[in-house]
Amino acid sequence: MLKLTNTLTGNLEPFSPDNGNTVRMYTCGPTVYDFAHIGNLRTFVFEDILRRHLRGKGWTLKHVMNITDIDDKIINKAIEAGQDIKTYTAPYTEAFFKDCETLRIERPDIVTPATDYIPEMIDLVGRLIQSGYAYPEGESIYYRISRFPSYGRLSRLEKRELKLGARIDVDEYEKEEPRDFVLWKAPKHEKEPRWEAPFGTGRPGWHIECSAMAMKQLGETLDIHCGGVDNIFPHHENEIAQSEAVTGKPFARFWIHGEHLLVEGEKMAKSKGNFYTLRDLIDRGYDPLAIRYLLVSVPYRKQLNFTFEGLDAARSSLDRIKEFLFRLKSSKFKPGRNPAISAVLTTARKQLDAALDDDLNTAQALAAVFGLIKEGNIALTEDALEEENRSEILQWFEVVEQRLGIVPTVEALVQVDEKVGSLIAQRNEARRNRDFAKADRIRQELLDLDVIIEDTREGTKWRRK
RNA sequence: GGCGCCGUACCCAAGUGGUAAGGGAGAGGUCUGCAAAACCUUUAUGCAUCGGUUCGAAUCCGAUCGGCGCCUCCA
Repeated sequence: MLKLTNTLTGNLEPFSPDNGNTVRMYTCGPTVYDFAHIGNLRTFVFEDILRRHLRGKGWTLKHVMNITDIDDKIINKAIEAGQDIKTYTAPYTEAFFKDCETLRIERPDIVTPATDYIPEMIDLVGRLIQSGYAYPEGESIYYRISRFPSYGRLSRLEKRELKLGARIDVDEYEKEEPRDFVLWKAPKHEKEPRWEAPFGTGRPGWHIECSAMAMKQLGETLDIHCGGVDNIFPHHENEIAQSEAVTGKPFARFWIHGEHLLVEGEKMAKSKGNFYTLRDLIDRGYDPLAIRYLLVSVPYRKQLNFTFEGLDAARSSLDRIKEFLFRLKSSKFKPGRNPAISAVLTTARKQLDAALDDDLNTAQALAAVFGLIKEGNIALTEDALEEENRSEILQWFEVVEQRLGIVPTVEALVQVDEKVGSLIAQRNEARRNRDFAKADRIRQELLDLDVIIEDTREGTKWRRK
């Protein structure tokens, strides 16, 4: 049984979809004013693990994600660049999809830019005005928080006291109460994009896009709504206020939040010089799979301290998996099925499922994988692993890949290559003749081709570096 | 100031009352013509500190110290 920590209650709760077999999930997507950084990507990887596991449970998943393509930052940057927002955001949107693909993050079923939902947002704002939850002030429309008594439930606002001065109203707009938030913003700049609405020309506030898109695509009550912890307040709190004021129904049954990533123990910030995008790391020669592995290795509710040392360790861990698969795929086995090995596999299989069911405990899930690898290696060395064991283990690794997305591909490593084959044959000929100088020359030659060879009992194996 | 999370070996990290998973690194070994790689073995009488509850605590309670986050830009 899958259990997830629900921010709404603060408890670990059993999860299943509300009606039928379909899980309706919404995740807050990126704001495309720049390339995504690894902190952003950590959250998307966590959501990816969640979606992979939900599907692994046999449920049908309908997963919706927005792309925020209109907000203050984007407008300012687009104006600076002399472009409209579509033109400005297009390359960053593309880059985001590319980064996700590079990190094996599966694409949500529906992913659309906020500006595709303007009519739905206008409709929501109109209904909020009609029911008294929203009011005009100046040329803009605000949400009246005093009308929504349960405001603050998600972030436990009722228990908070505000730091003196922390809530100084820096917004240039006037409002009835400082904590009221904007639903519809009047244009401030000539070149600012704007839409006509019954309540005035303007553009949507940030929070309304998620309410509009989520309810349009998934209905009035979602099964799961995800995001980073920083979105609990105010973003998700405001989404709840807007949506529930309109529908009178709970907006989401489960709120699930991913903790932040730190870099070298500090919050990542451009000013600190510890700000990395995926491209930055790839440019430094890191394998994207190692980056994903690192992001997966720490469960989502714990802050993840990103370090290059950690990234190197992730790469080494991945090598261990790769070596094991290489051994399985490149060796010959006697027919049959060793029940002892099958039992080990059964244990690993159960451990993986149980770990993910337990609030997506990815650290435990990886331990299950390595547990099998250790036993598998011992069996391989003792020649106790048989043909059917090999195939059932390889099949399980496909499941591991489906759930975690961290299994290295080995096919490319064992492909047939005539040139390499011929060099290896020549080297073995030299070794048989005890001409080790020549053998070592050929080994170097292969190394120059990025080919690593290993002399084993079963002959010389090779793989690409 | 308020709210919340966290502190487990050299590093990362699991573990929510029954006697410390897993990975990396280090050390030793096996294999090898030599290497390299790989594989195996090994590494915390102790889980920030102090006190308490209990037959029993990393796990529960209290206090202290330290780190991080949020309190309308933020994944």
